[in-house]
Amino acid sequence: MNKQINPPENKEVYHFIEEIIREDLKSNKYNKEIHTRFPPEPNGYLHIGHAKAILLSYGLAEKYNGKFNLRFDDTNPDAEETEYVEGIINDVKWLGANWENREFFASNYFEQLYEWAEMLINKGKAYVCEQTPEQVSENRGTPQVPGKSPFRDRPIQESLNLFRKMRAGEFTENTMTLRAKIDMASPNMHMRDPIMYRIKHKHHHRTGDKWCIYPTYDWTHGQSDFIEGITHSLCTLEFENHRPLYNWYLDQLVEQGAYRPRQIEFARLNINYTVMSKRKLLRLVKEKYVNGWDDPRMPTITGLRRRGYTPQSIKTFAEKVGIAKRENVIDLSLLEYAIRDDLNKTAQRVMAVIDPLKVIITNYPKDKTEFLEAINNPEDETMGTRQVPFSKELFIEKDDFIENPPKKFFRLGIGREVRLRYAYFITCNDIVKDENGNITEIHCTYDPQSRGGKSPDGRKVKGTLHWVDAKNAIQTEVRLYDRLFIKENPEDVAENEDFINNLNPDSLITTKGFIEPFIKYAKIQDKFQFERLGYFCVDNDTTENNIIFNRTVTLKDSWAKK
RNA sequence: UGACCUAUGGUGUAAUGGUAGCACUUAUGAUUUUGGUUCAUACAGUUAAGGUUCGAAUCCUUGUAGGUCAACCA
Repeated sequence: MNKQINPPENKEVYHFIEEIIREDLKSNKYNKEIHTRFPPEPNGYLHIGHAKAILLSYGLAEKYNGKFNLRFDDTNPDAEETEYVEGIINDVKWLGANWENREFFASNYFEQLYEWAEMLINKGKAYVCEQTPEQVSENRGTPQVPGKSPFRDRPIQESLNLFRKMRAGEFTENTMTLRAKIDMASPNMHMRDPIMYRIKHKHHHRTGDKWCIYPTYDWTHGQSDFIEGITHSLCTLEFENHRPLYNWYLDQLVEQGAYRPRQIEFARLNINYTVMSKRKLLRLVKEKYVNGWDDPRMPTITGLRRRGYTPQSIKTFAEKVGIAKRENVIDLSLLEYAIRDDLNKTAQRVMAVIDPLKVIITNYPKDKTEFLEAINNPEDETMGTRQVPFSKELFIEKDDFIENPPKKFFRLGIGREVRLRYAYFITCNDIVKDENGNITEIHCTYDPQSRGGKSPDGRKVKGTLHWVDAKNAIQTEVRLYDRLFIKENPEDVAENEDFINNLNPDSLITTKGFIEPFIKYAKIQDKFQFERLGYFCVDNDTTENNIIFNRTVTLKDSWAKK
């Protein structure tokens, strides 16, 4: 009752990573500006979880006048391709992250890493192991049982010779590795003499056939951060157990107290009704459940872009999601909120009918067409107005007419009067049905006094409908999208099923749209609000004779729910 | 039964020993030439049990639950 209201505090709140950065800046820990990076592996396209990571690292660098690098973590030639490098560059740029000229590849550092590896061998901290992958795995032990490594006491010179021969291509794959000599009894499995190099006689998208040994992630990542002068190396929680190894490698190269990068982990993004792992997304693409990485149903950045999402909406979303260390599943509705919030302020309004019902204005002259003024965006006066044609035959939405409507239905029914937006009040007098009883057209009269949608006598109507002039309407293709999965958690499946069983069969419905002529000037990616229906954007597949619209998101509809 | 991490309304995230707040969602109402937007109101929370303290979401102890790790993936 007497609850006291807090005085408004404009105190900015910082998440734990920003807190760390602020302290480091205060203590001048690095003796320079902060430096972050985004390190994608070019083996697939980026998704919105990556967007969160990019916006975090870039946003922090920008806010604190630091630097941000883009670095491709291309240490495994098996699945990495130039196509993905280009896709990733495109997506990061589109999001607005700026890495200036600092576009790097871990493969640039292969020679340096190799030298450091020899150094470790010489220090007795690394050795060549001659076991098959199966043997390495068997001998690793279990979390409770220490492992063993039969070659770890091999003389330094012998390891050095073998390592050089590995590089020279004298051995076949899976016969030999270079391993760090750490602790085969560590409770942290990553510390049980991790692999530093493996043999792969594979062509690399950057280094070609120069190398046949490739460094592993752990041996590459921290060292690359170090080479680039990264201060805060942000990654997701699953790398938490790698941090001791990240630090161990740096210990071998860096003096106590000297500069070194710091790895900090945060929780990855999950959203309900979709999947977010590269492996699963790749499967959706490869097995053609969707039409490629940029299918508008995909949570990829390229898919969201094609769907009509804006960089701003993704930034808003990433901010609202926050940064923390606990596992999370974000409601899809938050993403939808973010895009509606942006498009409401920016999108051109237009009237379009997707499921048409013909309306004949019986008292309107047969050959007349007049033009009515419509507002382009009620949220932004500077966007101006446009002229919309009106004549005797129109289309309205089938949903907007019920023969015998219930009391709370504000739209059209027999004997009811509604407003056609920006046009006239009309009253329905009669309907025409086909032999199956389906309504084929409705007959209305209009009130010429109500031009523009106002009645001079001040009488009110509760409903306002969107409409298009049948004669002047432009016919387009419209693709209606819905959530990709039927279940909140796509992994919620019966035994011997998988997430594929939860795909939503109605995630894409292709239909037609009849749109006012204004739309003929639309270009690919242009975004519109189809009044009362939702936000739509022009799809890439659009050709001169066939405009195609993607529905980005519907408008909130507090009537449909009832 | 090993190591590391996490636990606050339906969801996400704040409160840094001192009034548990914000956003999304949901519901209701007002405004409205979009059943949109905007505005207002409401519902609803500290994993459990002990302990320290004048005072604990916060510190300590012990549970419970969840996540990650035994690829020559990243």
